[in-house]
Amino acid sequence: MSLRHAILVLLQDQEASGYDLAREFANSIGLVWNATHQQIYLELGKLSEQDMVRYRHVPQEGKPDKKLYSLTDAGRAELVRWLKKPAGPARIRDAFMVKVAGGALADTQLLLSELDILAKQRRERLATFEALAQRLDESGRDENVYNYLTVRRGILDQRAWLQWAEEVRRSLEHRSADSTAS
Amino acid sequence: MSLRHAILVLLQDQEASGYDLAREFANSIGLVWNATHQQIYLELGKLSEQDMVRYRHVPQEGKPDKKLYSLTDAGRAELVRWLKKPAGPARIRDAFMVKVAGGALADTQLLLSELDILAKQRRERLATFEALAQRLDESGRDENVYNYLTVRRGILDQRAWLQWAEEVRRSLEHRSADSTAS
DNA sequence: AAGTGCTGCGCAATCCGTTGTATACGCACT
DNA sequence: AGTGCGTATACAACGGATTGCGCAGCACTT
Repeated sequence: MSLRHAILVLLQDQEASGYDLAREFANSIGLVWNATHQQIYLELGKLSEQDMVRYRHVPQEGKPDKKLYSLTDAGRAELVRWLKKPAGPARIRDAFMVKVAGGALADTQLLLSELDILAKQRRERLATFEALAQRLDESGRDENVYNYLTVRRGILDQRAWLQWAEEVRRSLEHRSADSTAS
Repeated sequence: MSLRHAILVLLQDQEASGYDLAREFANSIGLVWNATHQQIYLELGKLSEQDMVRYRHVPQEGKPDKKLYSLTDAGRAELVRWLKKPAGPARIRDAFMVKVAGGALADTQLLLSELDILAKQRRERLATFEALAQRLDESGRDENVYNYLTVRRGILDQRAWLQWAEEVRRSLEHRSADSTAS
């Protein structure tokens, strides 16, 4: 259980609404930890019951009102406590990989077109991350080290995936050339 | 929900016991999809109720009896069906990354020592994967393409992580040098 | 005028996953 | 004799996560 802590980390720098957090989870942090809005609102509710966060109600014009959450001292203390204990191993769920592993039974053309779609998403993400990394690099490195490192992880991850995708493409195209030639 | 499918993929080539599967999940596939033995036994139970897999009871000497599971036609059909529909996006839970993102509040020395431990595990895994890739490459490439590609993913992933770890180390050591020098 | 999409919050049901506990035997080590 | 490890399976309880649904208003397009 540490969606809580991911939220606390995000709130550490700036106050944010549930909606803001959901967007961040879909982007930068999302590569490393993901959550849907329902989960986030639920967790924010629990956190504010436990006085780890507080919120102020912000009415808006043309948009629905929002709640801007920020850390309390107790929340910061909890975060510090959590940072001290060793993190568990990383867990992944990559359905596409499972499909490649079971590729012998799959339609190669289908796999290839799915690969294209995923590669496109990854390339877009890579571009976003690279732009972000440059911005962070230009505007003071030392203050943003931690954000910068997080983004770097995203960049290296996308690159590794894209490189792997190239290998997969070559192998699969090779195989499909074999079978269509027969 | 597709632990089911990961299991079906693994049973596609060879029959295996729950225990065997648990080991595979802890190693090769585990990088991409993880599960504990309880989860696996439970899922095998469901799968066999639904006639997706069957098992034969194998008594052993010196060891407990085991159940060797294999795919049924219905199981293979279900797998093919699943392979056709697009996979969802990959999900990750990497607590260490969250800690780095929240690094401003963390003890740098503690983060560094945790980094060491994780890097060591990754290096070991990398060695395992590289050995496995070589074996697959030597013993016929074309039959093992899918296994080979899966392992390649593991290799590229470990390398990307280790490269990132070096960047983190440099940044953190730089920071801790600053603070101890003051 | 209707449809689509974005901002924003939330409940309920169900399913997935983790953790704890249990059993059983053999082997090796202390 | 006791402890720990490896093989092998399984139940129960709890908490985390996904999916489905609902409300509400504004902006922009068709």
